[in-house]
Amino acid sequence: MSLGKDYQRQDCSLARALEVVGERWTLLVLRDCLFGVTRFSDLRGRLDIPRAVLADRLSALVGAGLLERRPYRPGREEYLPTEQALALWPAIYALREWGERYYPPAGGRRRYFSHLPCGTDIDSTGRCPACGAIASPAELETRPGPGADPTLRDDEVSRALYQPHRMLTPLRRAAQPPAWRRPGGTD
Amino acid sequence: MSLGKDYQRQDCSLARALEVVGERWTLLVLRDCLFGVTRFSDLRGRLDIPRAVLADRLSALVGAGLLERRPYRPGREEYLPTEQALALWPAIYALREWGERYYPPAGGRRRYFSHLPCGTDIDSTGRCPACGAIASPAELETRPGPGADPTLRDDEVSRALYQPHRMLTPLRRAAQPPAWRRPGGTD
DNA sequence: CTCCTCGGTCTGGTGACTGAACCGTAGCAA
DNA sequence: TTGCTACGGTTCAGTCACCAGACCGAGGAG
Repeated sequence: MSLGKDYQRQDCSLARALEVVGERWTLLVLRDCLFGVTRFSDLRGRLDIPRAVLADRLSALVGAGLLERRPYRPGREEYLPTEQALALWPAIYALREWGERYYPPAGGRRRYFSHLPCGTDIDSTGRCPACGAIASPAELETRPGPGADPTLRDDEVSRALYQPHRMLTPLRRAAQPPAWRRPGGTD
Repeated sequence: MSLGKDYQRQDCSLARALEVVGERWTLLVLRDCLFGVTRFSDLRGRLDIPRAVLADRLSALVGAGLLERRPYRPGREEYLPTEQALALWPAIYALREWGERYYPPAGGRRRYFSHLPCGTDIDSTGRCPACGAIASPAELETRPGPGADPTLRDDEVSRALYQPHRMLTPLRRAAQPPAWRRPGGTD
């Protein structure tokens, strides 16, 4: 987290986990990576996070084995979640659900997640009511709910996420032409 | 978390949750409260947390409705988890399991949780294999596993938690006689 | 060549965390 | 009554993480 990021002498796996993902911004970065955000500038666009902090978090996550860094073009890097990051999904989802329950937006749920093989929305425990399995992010499609507020963010990636989107699929194609070339719309 | 604890302009329940429980130490404090630790000094004994920070976290959690503060003796306060704090158990457990999986201690699991009505250990998703229900902390007993390291902590509460213990039941009786009066042993 | 995007690094300022000292209340013993 | 202890904090100086903004080098595009 901050200032002495570790929790020494804690005989506890929770403390160990928080040493890796407990710092400010880290879970939000990972959430976006699971959504399919891969680039430094896109993460910057969606999270109002200082550049230096984002660079620090990304390199820490690469070092911890949660993200893999690779160039998508010479000199341009992207960050892809590893299996260890995917395994964090139940924890991220559980925290989400808790926030959704105790701090609900006015209009209803902010976001839904549906299990693609079954076409059913997963329940508050992350389970698919149709097949009974705990859904992996690879099998999930996310879409905004009535409580989402599209006026909050106007970056390209956030606009794309106000449409249904399969998780883990990059929101940008590699080697995408610059923005002024694309006719408009999202991705 | 720290320095600008909020995540403004984040249209996301995860960010909202992290504004409440994302700061350093907060989840560890709540974990201990769910274990049955209720007192300022006992939390201090188990977490090497500065007094000022613990006082700040506790009052923030009371203000957020996760803990209830009440005197157990004139001038002495204790903190009890509310239903909103109990609802955080799935998220805490999921993070624990992730830490246990990717940063396993040498000897095996650090801790087990068994579903008291069934007498069965819950699985990595927090579900009781016998009855199929997501276990609530009120129905769980925790006991140390082979990976636990009793030499790390020597405070009274930690020693008590190296024995099987039903969650949410206070590890201290109210109005307990001072230590020199008790014959010995843990609580 | 110039201009632009991208993915950073650097810097000064702010504020959260740290460790240690201090403090008021209450209970107990003599 | 005095003295001692446990408890639940508060205060304070120092340190370090975070913040905002400036800067920078590599690689295309025109």
